[in-house]
Amino acid sequence: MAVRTSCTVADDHYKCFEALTEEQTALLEKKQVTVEYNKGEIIAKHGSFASHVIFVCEGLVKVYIEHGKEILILKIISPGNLIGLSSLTEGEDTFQYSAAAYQRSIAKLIDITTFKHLIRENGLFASRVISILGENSNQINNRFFCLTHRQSYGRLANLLLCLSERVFKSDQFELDLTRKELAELAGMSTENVIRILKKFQEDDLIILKGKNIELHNIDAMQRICDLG
Amino acid sequence: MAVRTSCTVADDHYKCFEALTEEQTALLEKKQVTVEYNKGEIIAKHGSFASHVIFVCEGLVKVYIEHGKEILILKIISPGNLIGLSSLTEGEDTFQYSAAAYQRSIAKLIDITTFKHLIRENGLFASRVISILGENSNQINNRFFCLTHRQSYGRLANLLLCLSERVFKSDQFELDLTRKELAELAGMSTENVIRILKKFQEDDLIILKGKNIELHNIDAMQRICDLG
DNA sequence: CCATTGTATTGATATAGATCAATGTTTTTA
DNA sequence: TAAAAACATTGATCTATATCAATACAATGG
Repeated sequence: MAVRTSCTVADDHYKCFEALTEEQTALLEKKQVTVEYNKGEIIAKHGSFASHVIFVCEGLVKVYIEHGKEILILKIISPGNLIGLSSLTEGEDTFQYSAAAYQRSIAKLIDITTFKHLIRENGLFASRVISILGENSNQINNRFFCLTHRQSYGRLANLLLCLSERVFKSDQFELDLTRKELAELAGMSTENVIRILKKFQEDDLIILKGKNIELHNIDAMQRICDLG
Repeated sequence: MAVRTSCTVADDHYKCFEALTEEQTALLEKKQVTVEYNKGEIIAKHGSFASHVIFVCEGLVKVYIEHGKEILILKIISPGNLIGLSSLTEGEDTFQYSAAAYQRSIAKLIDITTFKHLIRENGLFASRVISILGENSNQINNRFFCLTHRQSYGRLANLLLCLSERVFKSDQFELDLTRKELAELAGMSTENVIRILKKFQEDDLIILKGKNIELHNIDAMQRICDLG
């Protein structure tokens, strides 16, 4: 089986809300606020009180855990997805990870008590939420495997494929992430990212023009991702 | 914040069943079978059809993902815990990981259709299941962090603490895992495990007597786990 | 628009930990 | 109980990748 690209989840979390009745939808809308975040701003802080779950409407967000100065990015969240579902766990009233905006983003903060209430009340909604949690854990497991069992070339190939297929949905994209951010995502040093990107370009796998990256040979990239 | 030991989850998944009515409990009991597994036997196979979720009654089980010859152990499952909840996801009818018995184990295989049905029908049960999924993902995230951000001494210290605190619940335990299995769990080579255990013994952190391991200085071990 | 700060690049060096190889020890099995 | 297989241990070597250092470039703000 091919190692699937693993930096993000499918962007269909919003579908869980389709399970709600009109009345429940109205209730939920009363119990949420919409907030705009600038580039770099913290949306949720690991360890702080989790009074809400977060629905990303616009922008791009990273979800990560931090212990002191060390951070591990768990995933990138695109519009249409939820953050903070693991705080639905009984007795777990704090965020188990942080979230920060890569770029200007808009999110809805949904009251967690109401959210929990709807889970109890609406079985279909509950099972949709369970679906999302299952998907999330599959994504994390894939990423876990990739970061622990692939060497740097494979990890960076995986990341580029994931950004292309799942985040930007194009072979060519304007990458407004710094080399340092790419390094964090691929779990390696900034210098290593630069050297590998250079090698990819020399081997005609990608075309780099400033912040613009074009994947020029997806099959070869996929092979590096699977084997390297 | 201290890095928590991360090789397993709390063994209280069984509590979700307390949310069921008598009638629902009776239904569930009709829709499950009890199976005994010998040491080394496969309980669930990554990619195979997931017709059931697994409740571990006795023994010790490893849950892992495999891609070809490479494997990554996600967690150890003690009695009282569920395996395979991520197959509750809609459209995901195969196991997303494998499970195998470390030692003779007994498990109940619960029909997944019935399980899904109960989620729809019983909101409290659904929210308990959501709690478990949230707990699982927190455990995986901790383990993910440990394996990617700690060096070998820290990873092995973390594993020993986890086995002691969470699995065997004693400072001293008969470890019927081979060095190779310890190595898989700590994400390193067998030789490295041996060398580090030897070093721990020289430094009076542990006492090794054959398969018996005694943690002799938990505080120091915790420090290695947090920093190394 | 110059100064400061953050980002990118390149090369040199250091090292944790894998891999390889050889040998001893325990467990299984025939 | 002897032979075979699996496991444990030790030492020597190799390598991927981090880290350090130095310079160039870009962006930002007073």
